[in-house]
Amino acid sequence: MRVLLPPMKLQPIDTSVTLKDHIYERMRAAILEMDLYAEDADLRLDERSLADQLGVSRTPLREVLIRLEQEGLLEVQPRRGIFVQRKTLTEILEMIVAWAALESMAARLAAEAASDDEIASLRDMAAKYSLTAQGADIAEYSDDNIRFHQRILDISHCKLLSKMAAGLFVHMHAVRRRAMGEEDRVAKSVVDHMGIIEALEAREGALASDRVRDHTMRLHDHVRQFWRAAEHTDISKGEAR
Amino acid sequence: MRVLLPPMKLQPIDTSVTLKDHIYERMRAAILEMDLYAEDADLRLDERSLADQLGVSRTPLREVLIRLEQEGLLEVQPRRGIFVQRKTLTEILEMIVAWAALESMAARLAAEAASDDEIASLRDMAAKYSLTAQGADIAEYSDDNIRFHQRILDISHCKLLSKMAAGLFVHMHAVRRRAMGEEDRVAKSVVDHMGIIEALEAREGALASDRVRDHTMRLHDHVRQFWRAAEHTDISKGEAR
DNA sequence: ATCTGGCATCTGGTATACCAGATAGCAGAA
DNA sequence: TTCTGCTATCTGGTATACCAGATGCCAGAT
Repeated sequence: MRVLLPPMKLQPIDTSVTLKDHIYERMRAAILEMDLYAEDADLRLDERSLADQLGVSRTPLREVLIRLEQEGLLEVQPRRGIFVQRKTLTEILEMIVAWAALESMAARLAAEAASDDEIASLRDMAAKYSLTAQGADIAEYSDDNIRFHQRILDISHCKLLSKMAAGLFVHMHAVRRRAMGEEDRVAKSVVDHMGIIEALEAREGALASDRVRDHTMRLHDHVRQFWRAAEHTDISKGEAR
Repeated sequence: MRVLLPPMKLQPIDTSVTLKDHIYERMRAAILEMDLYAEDADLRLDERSLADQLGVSRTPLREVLIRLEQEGLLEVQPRRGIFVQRKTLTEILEMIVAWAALESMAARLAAEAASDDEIASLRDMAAKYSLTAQGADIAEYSDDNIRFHQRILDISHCKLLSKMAAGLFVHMHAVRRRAMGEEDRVAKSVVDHMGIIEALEAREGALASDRVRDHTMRLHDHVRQFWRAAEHTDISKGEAR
C-alpha cells in the first residue's frame, strides 16, 4: 500500500437508482395530481399507454404498478384493468386511526429523544398560523398542517414510524383536499398544535402522546361526519369487487 | 326475464388468484423457514434458480420479489444479487415500537368495539398458560403469545391496524425464535396478558392501551439488552449499504 | 511475487413476443 | 325484433431474449 489517503476525494456514485425508481416517482406524482374522488374522474390506467408516455417498456412499469398496488394506491384486476383506488369511508377512517397510533407514539418518543432545536422547529412551523388562524388559506394550511405532523414523526427518530405513516400520507392528502371544509377546524387545529408543542417542550411524553392522538382522532370524527353528510357513506365504486 | 331465481345456485369462481399469488405464498413460507440470523445462513437468492425450482419464468417471480422487497423481507441490489434481509438491532427495535403503537391503539378500540365473546376468546388463549407458566415450552409459548397479540389487533375491528402489524410479524417471528430466552419473561408475560384482558373486560380503553404498550415496550427493552449482550450490536451485514 | 488490465461469465434490468381471459359488437337464427 | 353465439380485439399475465453492470480469474508486465 503506497498511499493510504489519496489526495483526491471522490464520493461514490449512487448506482442503485434505476429506471424503476424514476418511473415510480413519476407515477406517484401523477396519481397525486389526479383529482380522485371527483365524480367524473377516469380511474382506469392502461399499461401500454403509460409505457408509451413514459418511454419505457411494460416490464419495469409493471413492477412499479405492483409496488403502487402494494401501497394501496392502485388496484390491479387481472385481465380487466388497473385502477386508481378510491378508499371507502371505512378505509379512510382506519387510515386516520392508524396515523393517530403512529403519530402519538412518535410524540411520546420525541418528548424523550428530540433535541431542543427540533422541538423548536415545530414551534416555528406553527407560529405562521398562530395569529392569522382564520384568514389562512385552507389549502395552504392543509399542506403545512400535514408537514407539521410529519415533522413530529421525524423527530421521534424512529424511521419506521415515519415510513409507515408516509404510506398513509398519499391518501390523507387526497382526502383532505376534498374534505377539509369547516373553517373553524383550522382555528381549533392551531390551538391543538400549540398544546402538543408545549407538552413536547415540557418533555411530557404521555401528555404529548395523548394530545396528538386526541387531535388526530378529532379529524377522524370530523371526517366521519363530513363525508357522511356529503352523501358519501361509501365513496368508492361501490360493491365493484 | 323468464327466470328470476334459477334453481341451481353457483358461487362465482375466484379468478383473481394468479400464479404470482402462489409464488408469493411459497416464497414467503420458504423465507420464514430459513434460519435467518444463523452465522452461516446463505442469504443470497438467485432469480433464475428460483424460477427453475418453482417451474415458472422470471417475470412473475420478479414481481413477487419486488413485493417481498417492499415488505422489507428482501433486499435487491441491482446487478449484484437478491438477499434475504437481516435487520439491524435498531430496525428491530423500531419494529417493536411500531408494533406497540399499533397494538396499543387496537386495544383502545377493542375496549369499545369488541364483543364480549371476542374479549372472552382472549382469556381462553391466556388460560392455557395461567397455571403452567414456568413449565411451558418456550417456542410454543412464543407462537401462542404472538397469536394473542394478533387477536387484540383483530378484535379492534380495524383491518388496517391488523394489516400493518402483519407486515411486521414476519420479522418479529424470526427475532423471537432467536432472542426469546429468559425464562422469567414468560411468567411476566402471562401476568401482563391477564392485566390487559382485565382492562378490556372492564372496557377501560385508556388503561388497556397503556398496558399493551408497556407490555410490548418491555419486550423492546428486553431485546435491546439481550441482543447487545449477545454481541449483536449490529446483527446485519454491517455497513453494507 | 506482485500488480495491472482484459475478458469470460454471472446477475439483475429492460424490451419484446406471445398467451389467455374479458368484452363488446355483429351476424344469423328464431 | 330479439336472442344467441361467434369473433375481433383489448388487457393483463407469462415467457423469453438481450443488455449492461459487477466479479473474479488469469495472462502478461514489472
